[in-house]
Order: sequence, then structure tokens, then C-alpha cells
Amino acid sequence: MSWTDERVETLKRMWAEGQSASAIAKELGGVTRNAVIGKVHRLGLSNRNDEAEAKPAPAPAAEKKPEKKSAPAKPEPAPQPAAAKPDPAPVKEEAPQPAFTPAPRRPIVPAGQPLPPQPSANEISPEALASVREVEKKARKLSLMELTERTCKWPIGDPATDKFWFCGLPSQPGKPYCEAHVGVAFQPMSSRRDRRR
DNA sequence: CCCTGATTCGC
DNA sequence: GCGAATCAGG
Repeated sequence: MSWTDERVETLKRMWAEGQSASAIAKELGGVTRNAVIGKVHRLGLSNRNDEAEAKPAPAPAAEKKPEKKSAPAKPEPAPQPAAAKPDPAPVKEEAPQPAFTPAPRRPIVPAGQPLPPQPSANEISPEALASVREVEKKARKLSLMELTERTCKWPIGDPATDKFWFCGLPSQPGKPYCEAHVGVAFQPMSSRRDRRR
């Protein structure tokens, strides 16, 4: 695969939307997230925050970090100790990438698999329904942003309230749901047939 | 362990 | 220019 104008355009768009490199790589196909990141850098849009320069000292001739190896000497006593910052209130938080910020960027996460239609109860077999209820007790209660390729994306609760989350249990390989939810999401026609509604 | 982006460097 | 390998971190 090569970086055609179209593919680059998609890359730019998704990156601007805050999509992760891996998500973009999956969308494009034929490339790894490394390739995407590499391209992003070459395009010079690595910094998603292209803020108007606010710092008075851009430090133009800043040398790169020391190599992991083959770096015998470090001819760099004390470049600029001025840039140091006390940082009295270090936030030791593991903030997620698309953290819910007040104003600036917008996540727009709904990429991946389409979310399942919350099936009406009368469309599901009693057995399966019981199974789901059971599984919901074990749900990891993940938020939308915490969902990954291998977490069950079955929604639980009312999206209009705080009482809403996703199952989050390990999903079946290649499937968007865990074993139990795959069971109710992908019912064979035979079992659906002739069920009265 | 899962994931994220950043960087290097042989190709 | 490209991207795997690697680094650094949540």
C-alpha cells in the first residue's frame, strides 16, 4: 500500500478528529499504526494542538534526546535551566487520550462495530434473556471511551441516564460481544422464525 | 496486559 | 519517504 492522496486525506481527517493511530490504520487497511504515526510525523501534524505560539522561548536549536546507545559523550552541560517548572500540583492521573475536556477537542468515538440495537424483550428467547441478565451482573461497566477491539460492546442501562455502561467483558475473537451477548445478538433464523410478536 | 504516541534508522 | 522496532508512558 502507498500513501495516495486519498489515503493521506483520510489520515489527516481522522487524525484531526482525534482518532488514534491504530484506529486510522484499521480504517485505511494495509498499514500498521506505526506507519500511520510515521506518516503523521512526516506530514508535520504530530502535534494535535497547533496552538498559537505562546512561549517566548521556542528554543530553536534544541538538540534531540540522547541515544539509547552509541552516545559516549554528552557535550551539553546546562543548556537552559530557565525552562524548569516547579509544578507544585502534579496531577498523577492516568488520563485517557480523549478525556472529556470542557471545551477544546471533541472525541467522536463511535468508530468500530456498529452498536447493537437494544432488542426488545419479546424478541429474545427466555433462556438467552436469563443468560444476559446473569452476565450483566459481571459486566465491567465500561464507558464508551474504554471500549476496545476485544471488549464486549453490549450496552446496558439507559443511555439517557447515568445508569449506562457497556458490558466490557472479553469479546469473542472477531466479534463485538462477549460469548453471552453474541448468543443473543446473532440468533439463527431458525430460532427467530415464527416467534410471535 | 491492554493501549497510546514518539523516535530512530536501515531500507 | 517509508515503517518495524523500539522507547516511554497511561
